[in-house]
Amino acid sequence: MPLTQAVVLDAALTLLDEVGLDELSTRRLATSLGVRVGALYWHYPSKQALLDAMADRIIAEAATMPLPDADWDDKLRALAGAHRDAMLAHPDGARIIATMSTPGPNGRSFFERTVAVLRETGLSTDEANVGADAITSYVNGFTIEEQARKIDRIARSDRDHAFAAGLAIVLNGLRPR
Amino acid sequence: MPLTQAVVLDAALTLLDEVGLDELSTRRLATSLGVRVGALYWHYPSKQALLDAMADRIIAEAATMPLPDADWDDKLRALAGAHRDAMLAHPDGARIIATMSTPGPNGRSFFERTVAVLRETGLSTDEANVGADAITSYVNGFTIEEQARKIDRIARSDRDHAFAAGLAIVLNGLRPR
DNA sequence: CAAGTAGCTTGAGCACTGTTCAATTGAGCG
DNA sequence: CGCTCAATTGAACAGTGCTCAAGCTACTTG
Repeated sequence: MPLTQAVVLDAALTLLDEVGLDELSTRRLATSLGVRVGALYWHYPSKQALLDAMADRIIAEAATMPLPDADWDDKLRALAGAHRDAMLAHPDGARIIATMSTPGPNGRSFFERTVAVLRETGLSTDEANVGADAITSYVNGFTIEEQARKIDRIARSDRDHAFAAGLAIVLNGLRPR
Repeated sequence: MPLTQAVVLDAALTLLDEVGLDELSTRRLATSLGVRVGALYWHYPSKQALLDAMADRIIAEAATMPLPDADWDDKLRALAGAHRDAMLAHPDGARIIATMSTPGPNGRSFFERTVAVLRETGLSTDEANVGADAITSYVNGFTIEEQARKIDRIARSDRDHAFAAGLAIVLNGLRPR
């Protein structure tokens, strides 16, 4: 199997799942591919570029997930839940997203989906952007905190409940009147 | 000046302001103190322990700031604004807080202040905790994103406006009825 | 077919990183 | 004076991200 950007990216995510972000070194990644570290730099200009690609791949799940045919708030709940799930699906997933240098295409298209749902409720473009920003900030903030400090100390179902309760507040604040 | 935890902490924050988190190495910090690296490890068991102390010191500003004598939502606006300002006051301040391993006393007491304000509006302890969590998550999420990607590309006043608009949504969701 | 070229990989090395620990220093005390 | 002991040093360990001349294929061109 020849080395390509995609192959390196897959191996990086697999290694992330196995050892976590702190142990994800270029040398270790190269070894897992049966290659020397220099070869990686032919495909990615820096480790950060690879981490950016990983971040965009992590949100890809949420960016392509089908929307339920339901009310606007159920759609937003589904989007926010998928956003959180995508980050929780990998160790340090939230940290990778928080420290990426630039959002990729999947990140942008996920955001646009959120904006689109908010526009359906009658919000202007500006208002919908502010709303999507509020939801996204909440989900990121909650999940970063959760993954950094609560995982393995609080049961998943309790964390789900706390997430839903906070999200309900944000959605309530967006309810058209 | 003898080396103490407090002296090391002050020097670390000064160095952070000068060079940013990526350039804040134990050796560089030791040099700035006129000391060898080993000496730091007498006062802090690890670099992460020092970063945790820095994080708690960064939120100290927000934890001790006087509350305005105003409505509950103005108080929350003041708290959230101080929270954000404290993180923005240092390069990578938000990242340091996002990656700290355990919240310190200032972080906890700041959170408790937010809970206390929400209780004034008639919320139960549980409800107030959820509300404080929602606000905190929003502020952290917004500021991490802002500091990682928007600083120097978007004017401060525009970012302030976006922050206030998102916060208004969250506060609106908390409005008693 | 031979020669050249372009794409990719290696090997070696640079300048760092966080952390450890035996040995040393120096101030305060009996 | 001798002793103790907190504080610091010096040196090392095992790593890190990244660079780049040199080499290896595999494919195109004369």
